Formats: sequence, structure tokens, C-alpha cells
Amino acid sequence: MKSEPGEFSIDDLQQCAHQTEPWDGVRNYQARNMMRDKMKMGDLVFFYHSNCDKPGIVGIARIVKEGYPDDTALDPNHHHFDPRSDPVRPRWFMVDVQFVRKFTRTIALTELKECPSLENLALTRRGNRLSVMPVSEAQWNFILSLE
DNA sequence: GCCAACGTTGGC
DNA sequence: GCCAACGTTGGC
Repeated sequence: MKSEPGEFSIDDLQQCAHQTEPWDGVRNYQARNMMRDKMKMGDLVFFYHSNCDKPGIVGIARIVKEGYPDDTALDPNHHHFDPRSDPVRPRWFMVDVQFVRKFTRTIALTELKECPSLENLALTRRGNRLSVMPVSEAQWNFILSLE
């Protein structure tokens, strides 16, 4: 899961109440479908810092609440308001993520791109802009071994 | 359904 | 700040 550290970093997640936050504001259907349908209680995710000095994977979080409606889409005063969503048929969903741990170092995007065994990783594929994307078990284990 | 225009993402 | 790559919008 990607986040701009200037908006919400892994340190922010570690420091907030219960070290848990709703992953709100995702307004992309593919990413929404993953949060709504695929992510299950207890699943682990990599926390990725995007749009910053050193883009890369910075740690691990855990899904502690499965997909539910993103209420920021229903709040006219909210930055992420979407008038096409409504309470009866919510358009956007989110999950709650809990801090697990921060890596001892950032595993940089440049480094991930150099790994032949990660050539099929969604993150390193050309032009990818998804904010939530899948990681296979083999990819997960390999990335962990890089730390 | 096509596709041009536009907005966003995000690495660099 | 630049710009490639993509998603969305909306006219037709």
C-alpha cells in the first residue's frame, strides 16, 4: 500500500492511537476492489512511501478491519468527498491497517527494480500507478530477505 | 463504443 | 518542475 510520507507516513501510523488507521481516500476502482474483496483480517501489507526523496518499502502493516465504506466520500466538507457515492450504495471502500514494524532501512524502488526475481512485481512494472497492489508470497519473502 | 481532452500519479 | 503513463469524462 502506497502513501506519500508528507501526507501519512509509517511513522504517523506508528504514533497514532492504537497504531491503527483507516486507509481512506482511495479513489481508484482496482485498488478499491482489492480493499473491498481481497484483503482479509490479519493479512500483512508492505507500507510504501511514494512521491518523496527515496521512494521504497519502509515497513509492514496488518489488516485489522476488512473492507467497509469510506465515509470521507460521503462528507461534503472532506477533501476526498465524492458526490456520486451515497450511504445506501457506497462507491468507495477502505480497510483499517495497524502498524507492525518499520524496517531497519528503506528498501528503495531503485533496488527493487534491479532484482530479476521481482520483474513481475506490480510495483516495478512500467507505468504502474495503483496505490494498492498485490504481492505474491514468493515476492513477499524475497523482499523480506533484502532487509 | 470510440476517442480526444483533461486530470492525476509519481519517478526523476 | 518535467513529463510519461494512465484513468476518467463526456461529446458524438
